[in-house]
Amino acid sequence: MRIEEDKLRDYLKSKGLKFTPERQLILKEVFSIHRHFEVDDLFIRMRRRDNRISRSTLYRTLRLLVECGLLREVLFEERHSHYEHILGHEHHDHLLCLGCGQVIEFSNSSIEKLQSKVCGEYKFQPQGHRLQITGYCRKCR
Amino acid sequence: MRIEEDKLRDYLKSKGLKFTPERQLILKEVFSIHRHFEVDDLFIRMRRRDNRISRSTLYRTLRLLVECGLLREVLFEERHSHYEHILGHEHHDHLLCLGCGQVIEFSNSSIEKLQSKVCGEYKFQPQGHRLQITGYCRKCR
DNA sequence: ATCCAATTGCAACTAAAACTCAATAGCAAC
DNA sequence: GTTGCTATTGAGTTTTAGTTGCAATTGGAT
Repeated sequence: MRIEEDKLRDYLKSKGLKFTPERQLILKEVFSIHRHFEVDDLFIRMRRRDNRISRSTLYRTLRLLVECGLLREVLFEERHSHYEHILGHEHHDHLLCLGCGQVIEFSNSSIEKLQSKVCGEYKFQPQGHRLQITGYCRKCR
Repeated sequence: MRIEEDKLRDYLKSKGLKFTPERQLILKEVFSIHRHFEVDDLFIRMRRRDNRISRSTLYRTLRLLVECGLLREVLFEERHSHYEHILGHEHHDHLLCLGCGQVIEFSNSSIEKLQSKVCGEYKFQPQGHRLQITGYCRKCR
C-alpha cells in the first residue's frame, strides 16, 4: 500500500520492533498533514478523530519516524520541536517570517555546494544541515 | 570604559531600565568567557567567584543582552539555549561535531551572498540567519 | 496456540525557563 | 541629600516539553 508504511514496517522489522495499531494510526495522521507540525498539533488532531493515543506514544513514535528517515525535525524560533515530511520532498531550507510566522521553503543547490566546500576545508564530514533565515515576508515588511 | 558596558547602559537608558550591580557583574562574567556558553555555565562560574546571582536574574539579563545586540542565541542539538558574543566577532556559522561535541566556527561570504539572493527572489527581508552543519570532525570520522 | 520481548498508558519525574510577589534599590526630581 | 516612584531582585512556585518506570497487554516468530 503506501510507501511510508512499507518503509516503517521494514525499519521496525530490521530492529526487531513491532508494527502496532498505534504506530499505524500515527503514521497515517502524520502523512495526512501537509505542512510543518508540532507534537501537540498531532495530539489534538488524533483526539478529534477519537484516536486516543497517549502523548508518550506520540513522542516515542515520532522519534522512530525520524530514525527511519520518514520525518525530519526542524527547529524554529520556539523551544519545542517541529517536524516535516522527508519522503517525497526534496531537501530544502526555510525562510521564517517573524511577523506572521509563515514558513517559506526554498532550496538552492549553489548554497549546498558551497557548504560542501567549507566542510572540505575543515576536513569535516557533513551528515546534515539546517539553514534558517529569519526576517519579514513580503506582506509583513 | 568597556564598549559592551556602554552599549548595555545606552540600551537600558533608552528603555527606562536600570543599570544594576547584578547586571554589571553578569555582563563582566559573560565577556570573560571566550566561547559558547549556556546559562548554567554562567551560573556556576559566578558562584565560584561568590557572586550570588539568582538564576531568575541570569535568565532575565541574558534576554536583555540578546535584545541589545551584545549576545546571540545559538541552537545546538540540545534543547536548551547556548549563547555567544556578537560584539567584536564577525558573523559566522557552525560546524557541529556529533562525535565529540566540538563546535567549529566558519564564515563564508559567498554563502551569505546567495542567501541574500534567495531572499530577493521571495521579496523576503532578512533579519538574521542560522546555518549549522552537523557531522563528524577530522578526529571523529 | 504458545510464549516472550516489545509496547502501551498512566503517573511520576526532570530540566529549562518563565512567572509571582514582597522586599529592595536605582535614579530623576526636587 | 532626601523623597518617591518604578524597576529589580531572589526565592519559590508554575509551566512547558519531553522522558522514564512500571504493570498490564499484545504482536508476531516459532
